Amino acid sequence: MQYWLMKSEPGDYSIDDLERDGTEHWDGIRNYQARNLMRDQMKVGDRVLFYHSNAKPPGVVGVAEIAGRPYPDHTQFDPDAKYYDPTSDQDNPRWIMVDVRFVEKLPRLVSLPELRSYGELADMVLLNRSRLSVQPVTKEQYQFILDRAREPAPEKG
DNA sequence: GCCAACGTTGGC
DNA sequence: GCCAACGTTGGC
Repeated sequence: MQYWLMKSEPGDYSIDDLERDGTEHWDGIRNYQARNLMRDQMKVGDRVLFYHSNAKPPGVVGVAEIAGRPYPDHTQFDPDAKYYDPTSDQDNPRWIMVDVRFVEKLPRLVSLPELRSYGELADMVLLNRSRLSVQPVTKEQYQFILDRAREPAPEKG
């Protein structure tokens, strides 16, 4: 089992949306590195930290799991879609997506500044200037963040 | 809304 | 293959 962090802007799709929907396809990935991770490394059942980006504050808000193997992202062929890719070939689609299933909403948000405050997380891809919207996390990082979420928020300062 | 960091494109 | 220009991400 591997562990991931996936970003979503809550204005576009939030953890509450996923809780309501149960399972949703994760479309719109248009980055080769993220695509390759989904295509080559994601396995059904892998756990995902659901991260709210462009939020106030940004941070990890929930857990999801990978619900199926990757398949073509239909939005790449939709001229009206935000992530339309006119250069993608119908017979050899460039972009894929996976289905993601809601697991839980964390007892509290673990914010980006809080994540940065933990030396244990210093190597997280998220904290090292990566803009990858799908990124691997280690089992230790995953568990550490869940453990923090089950404790009271640390004192500020 | 600004803009730094990063990724992609395309001319050469 | 280099790299400048451009586009996007995402924190602030």
